[in-house]
Amino acid sequence: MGSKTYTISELAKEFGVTTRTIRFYEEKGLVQPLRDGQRRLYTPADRVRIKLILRGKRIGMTLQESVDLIDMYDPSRNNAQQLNSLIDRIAVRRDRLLQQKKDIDDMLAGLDEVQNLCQKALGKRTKK
Amino acid sequence: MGSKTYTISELAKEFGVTTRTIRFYEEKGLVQPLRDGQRRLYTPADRVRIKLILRGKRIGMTLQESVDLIDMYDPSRNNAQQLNSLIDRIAVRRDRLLQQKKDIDDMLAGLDEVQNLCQKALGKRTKK
DNA sequence: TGATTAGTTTACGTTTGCGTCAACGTCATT
DNA sequence: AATGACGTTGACGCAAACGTAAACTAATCA
Repeated sequence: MGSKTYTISELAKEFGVTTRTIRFYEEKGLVQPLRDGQRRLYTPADRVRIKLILRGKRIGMTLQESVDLIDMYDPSRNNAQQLNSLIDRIAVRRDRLLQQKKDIDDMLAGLDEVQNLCQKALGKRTKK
Repeated sequence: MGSKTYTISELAKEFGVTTRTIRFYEEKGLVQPLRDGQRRLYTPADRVRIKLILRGKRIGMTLQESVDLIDMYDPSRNNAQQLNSLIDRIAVRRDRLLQQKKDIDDMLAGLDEVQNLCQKALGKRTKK
């Protein structure tokens, strides 16, 4: 029943990063792959973890921020104290994400404008 | 008719950054404020430029990327060659922004889930 | 058996984006 | 004249996120 594992270069290729990057994440304690002797073996869970880290990176989160976010999903802490603090942290995250979304929408609107200007200038009127 | 100008600390305060940050942007050629003797004077255009740079930063763009984006707005190049290349670059940017937006939506959905779990665990059922 | 192809550790190098002094100038008060 | 608020130019420091090269191992292919 040995569930599927991945080699480092499989994952590197899939995610478009170098193996150095993935090893770096391990140095920083962001993932802890199994070992087959010396070689690293990544479980599907490791794979998802890396995927989420890279997703965070795409919108400008630091590696640590991504990990903090991922750890929020962990149901292991069920203390009421901590649940409340978790809810607060979620609210903070949500606000940031909404601001980022707004920033993106503003930029997209700007790009639309510029593109229209370009196309006008090129005489390629957009079909109405 | 001398149009309004801003001091460095006015802008720093408005944008929630240090004056060091703004001077750094100048070192890097991202803004070029006027001078009153030794002191920097920022025009409304400079102010907007800084604002846009910081907007870019919030979604993980490098300073240079932000500037590149800002420069797209500049209508100074009207050569057809360059307009076409500009349109291409806009398409690339747009794709990235859309991906980022998707990333954000995924994260928001994740946060919602976790929050619901938390509230259930706390017995605070969300009002239906 | 030699060559090639992944993988490994160790370690120093690099870029980005500022922080943090140091040492000094310029006004406006007091 | 002194104090304080605000400004200036260096110059060094630093954390993050890898790049890159060196030197080695282990398995595989021809």
